[in-house]
Amino acid sequence: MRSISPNLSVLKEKIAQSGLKVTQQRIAILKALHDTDEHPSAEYLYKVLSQDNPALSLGTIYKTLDSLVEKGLIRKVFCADGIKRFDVHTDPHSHLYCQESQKIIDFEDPELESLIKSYLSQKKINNFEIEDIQLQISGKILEPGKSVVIQ
Amino acid sequence: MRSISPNLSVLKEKIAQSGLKVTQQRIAILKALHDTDEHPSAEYLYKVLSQDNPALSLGTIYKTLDSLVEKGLIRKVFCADGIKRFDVHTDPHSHLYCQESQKIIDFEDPELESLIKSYLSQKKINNFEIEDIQLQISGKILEPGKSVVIQ
DNA sequence: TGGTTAACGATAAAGATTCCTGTTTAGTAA
DNA sequence: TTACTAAACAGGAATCTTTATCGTTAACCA
Repeated sequence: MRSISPNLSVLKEKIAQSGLKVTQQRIAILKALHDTDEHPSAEYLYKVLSQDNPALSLGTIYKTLDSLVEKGLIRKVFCADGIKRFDVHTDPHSHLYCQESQKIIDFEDPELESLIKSYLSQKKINNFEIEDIQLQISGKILEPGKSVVIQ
Repeated sequence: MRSISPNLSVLKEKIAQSGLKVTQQRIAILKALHDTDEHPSAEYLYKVLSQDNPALSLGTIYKTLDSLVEKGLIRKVFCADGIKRFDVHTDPHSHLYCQESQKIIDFEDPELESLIKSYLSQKKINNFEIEDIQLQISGKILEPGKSVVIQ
């Protein structure tokens, strides 16, 4: 689920509003995150961005990703492969995980979320304050070439 | 949620039934996984087990964890910190993630699971076959000293 | 009890992330 | 526009995490 990427001035505005300096590197990284429906690792971004910007440093990517997470412009993705992955999609949503291709697909369903939230609110979890709920749906993409469509 | 640890003969039986050789290392690692309510990384297991078994190799722990996952005796835990973690609790269940202490707490709720499953079954997800559903509940442990109890 | 082979220990190598330092650049105010 | 300052960056070293290699050991079976 890749929504239409915001243009550069919107990205710059987002970065500025977060209190971070608007640098070329941050713009490029945030743009790259918007331009893919993958859930990129630092290494992925480095490979993609190095082509147009050979001077870009891998350390900068790691630091930038941390900053963007801290400011709430992106979020970390939960996964099982021991690699840090990021998601530019910050609205509450869940993920489909393909066990075979390791692909992670966004899955947004406000109705399901409110269903779960209302169920949990009547349940008592002592000594824990819930901030966010996400669903992991593990399984298989049946035809890897084709896209996964949720109706 | 740590259930009562099975005794050694049960652990040996589990390993044997999976088709793996029943070695001292595998027994020790599987026992350590049962004896904690953490969701251990390889490093954690190495530190704990090295005390009684100084010859145990870190590589053996990694290989054993992979084998146990492959045979279905343990499972990988989804997390956001870029470290592989494992869970001996293979029944369907979810996790509470404490954002501050990074603790992961098991959360079992069959009623919630069937609620989600029945919701998703009426929803159509084309080209994807669901195998497992887990919930990630992120938040904060309010009083870190005390335990989190679900009622 | 001995033979066979998977598993192990030790260590090297690879992969992922963080840290460090001198240089550059964005934001600010003159 | 220019100069100043602090934050950010590039490059590379260091650290942490995981995997691979290979000679040795031990579990399993006849």
